[in-house]
Amino acid sequence: MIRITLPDGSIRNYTDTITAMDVAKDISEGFARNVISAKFNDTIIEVNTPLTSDGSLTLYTWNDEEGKKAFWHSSSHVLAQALEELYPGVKLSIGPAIENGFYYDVDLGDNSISDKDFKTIENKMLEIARGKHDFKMKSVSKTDALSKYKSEKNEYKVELIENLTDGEITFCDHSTFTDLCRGGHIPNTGIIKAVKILSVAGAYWRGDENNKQLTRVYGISFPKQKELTEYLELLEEAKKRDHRKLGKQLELFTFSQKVGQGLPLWLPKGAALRARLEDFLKKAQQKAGYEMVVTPHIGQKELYITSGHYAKYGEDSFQPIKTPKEDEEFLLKPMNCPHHCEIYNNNQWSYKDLPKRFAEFGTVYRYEQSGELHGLTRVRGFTQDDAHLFCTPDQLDQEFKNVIDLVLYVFGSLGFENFTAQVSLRDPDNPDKYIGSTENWEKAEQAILTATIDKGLDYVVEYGEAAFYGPKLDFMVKDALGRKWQLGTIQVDYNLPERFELTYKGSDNELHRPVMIHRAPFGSMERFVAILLEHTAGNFPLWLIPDQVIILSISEKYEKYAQKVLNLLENNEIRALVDHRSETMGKKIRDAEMQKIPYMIIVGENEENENKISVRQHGGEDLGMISVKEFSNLVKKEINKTLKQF
RNA sequence: GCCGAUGUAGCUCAGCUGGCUAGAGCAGCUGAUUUGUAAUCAGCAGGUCGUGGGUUCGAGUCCCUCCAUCGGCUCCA
Repeated sequence: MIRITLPDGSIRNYTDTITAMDVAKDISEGFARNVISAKFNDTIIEVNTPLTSDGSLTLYTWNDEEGKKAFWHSSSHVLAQALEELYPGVKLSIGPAIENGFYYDVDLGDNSISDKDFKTIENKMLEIARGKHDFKMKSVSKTDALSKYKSEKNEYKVELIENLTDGEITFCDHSTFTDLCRGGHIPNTGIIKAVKILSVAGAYWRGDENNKQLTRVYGISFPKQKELTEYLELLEEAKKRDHRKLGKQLELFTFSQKVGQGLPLWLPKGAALRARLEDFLKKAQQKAGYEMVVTPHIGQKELYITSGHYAKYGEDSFQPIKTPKEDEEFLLKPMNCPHHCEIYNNNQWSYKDLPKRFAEFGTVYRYEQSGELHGLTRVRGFTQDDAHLFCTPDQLDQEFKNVIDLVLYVFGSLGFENFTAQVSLRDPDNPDKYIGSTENWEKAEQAILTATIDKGLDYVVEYGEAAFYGPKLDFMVKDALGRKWQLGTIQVDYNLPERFELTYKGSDNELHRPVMIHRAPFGSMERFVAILLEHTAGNFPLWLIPDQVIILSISEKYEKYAQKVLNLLENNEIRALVDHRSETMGKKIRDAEMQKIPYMIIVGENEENENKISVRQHGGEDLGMISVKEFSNLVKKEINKTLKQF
């Protein structure tokens, strides 16, 4: 007899050999029709796999994460079969499910795939799907598996199999297709009703750029055509929020081939917005005990040799600037820390003086690989909202927590709720990548984890994501198309204080090393504005948006009154402008809507007579006729809702 | 940097297999209109078709170089 425990704790007993599907049918026929995958004792299995022992069983449908995974993983097998049929001789490597869909990395030899071929691949996949072929797992000996792929000259599968243990190797078959596979499939290909190939891209075998570059085919599939249509609409919608598009539309920033790639040019509206962000942070920082400093855009090469950055990044950076004087070399500053260390070194400090907190909106230059540049999120010249905190080891914990508070305040004031905290630690397999003593690393990592946990942040730990000089806590946000970006960062550093020989006099009258915290709540002004654009779709918080109000006069006759209203608003520190054009009201409203201006004020005969204004909100809501005074109060109230004191 | 794709007016795009002075909408300018909650009408102007080379009687269209952009990979102090 077999005892199957279900997630709700109920237990079912079976005497015959059964499968997950049998259990599903036992629960309900209707439910069973939707079950596509299952987990038995922590292993993902196929629903037709016989259950031979007691255990706990979870059944998955398309609506479960695991169900989608099985669906997409199975779809990647179908993709592989389609590619084998369309491109004879293609060598398969790996084909996993991803967050949205799946991909398969293949070696096409001399062939290549372009988006013109997508339709053909999709059709071939659908043709295979319609065959309703069952996915069947089978066990294969290591020798047989190796000889199969060796005869096909598929070095990728051979490499994969060589790292597997004999006896644990399985293949999955469907139709005429077979593939090395750990398992986790839907019952048959027929469930796949809609398929879309999304893109092709190069991807290095095993993610190593020294290896051969394979072709990665991305796709997504659904059990219903309607769901595919909806997904594609979602992608379209996301594209509309793309910060590159909105930045152009709203005249915030631009790029110029002549100036150079990855070097953003901030237009007047963007620059003003950025200045408001800076002022906002400066105010909060002042309350938190920071002091502003200013440092130059270049520094002697020696400075970065001391900091260790030259050895690490020198080759891949903007190359040194020469001067008429021989042997004199400067580097564009790639970070502000060394300069701030030298500011620290300007004084001798007592433990009573610490922590010292030096802040600067410091513009830095990094030679990012050309293929990596992306709008404002990845650029070659950008401004960090940087600060370095120098404290005693005892103060580290509290300082770190204070910084977290500041970051959370910044996010709160800008309406960011969807971020994740990422604790980035050393890669335990690669200790050589990092500098500094193991003891200090352990202390720093512990300090970050404690602070993160104490602050109750939702966090993930990522090994191998630390900076080379210390662990960090990053705040991660997704862009409109689901790509992840790092916003704020807080990093602990025991290394630079050592290299720059930073000291303070302790209560014991001995010299000690301070600990350093690097932090940037925005990350960079560029990236922050980009993410904020996508997050808000250009509808920035009222306190931040370039133009808060536009005054639309019904005709030229009310120009004067419009001007008077403008002056009144300006006296109330409201950013407004007048649409003077000889256009219809409909046109003026449409244009203001497109510019995403939060409030439209309409002035005509009625308003002038009553000395009032008619207010329309972005989106269409009519707030009726009110006085300028009432309106200013309304604006102030709205601003105070999001913009709180630190 | 690597793989693949793209580059036509300020913006969004059309221009089929190479063949008259390269088109449209929006924006701009001029004029008419003086307007009440998402596009008033008419006219005008605007492009060395990303760059440099090549093939051809003839290139926006085909080939090569470079540059930039886009989707990924690698990278991200």
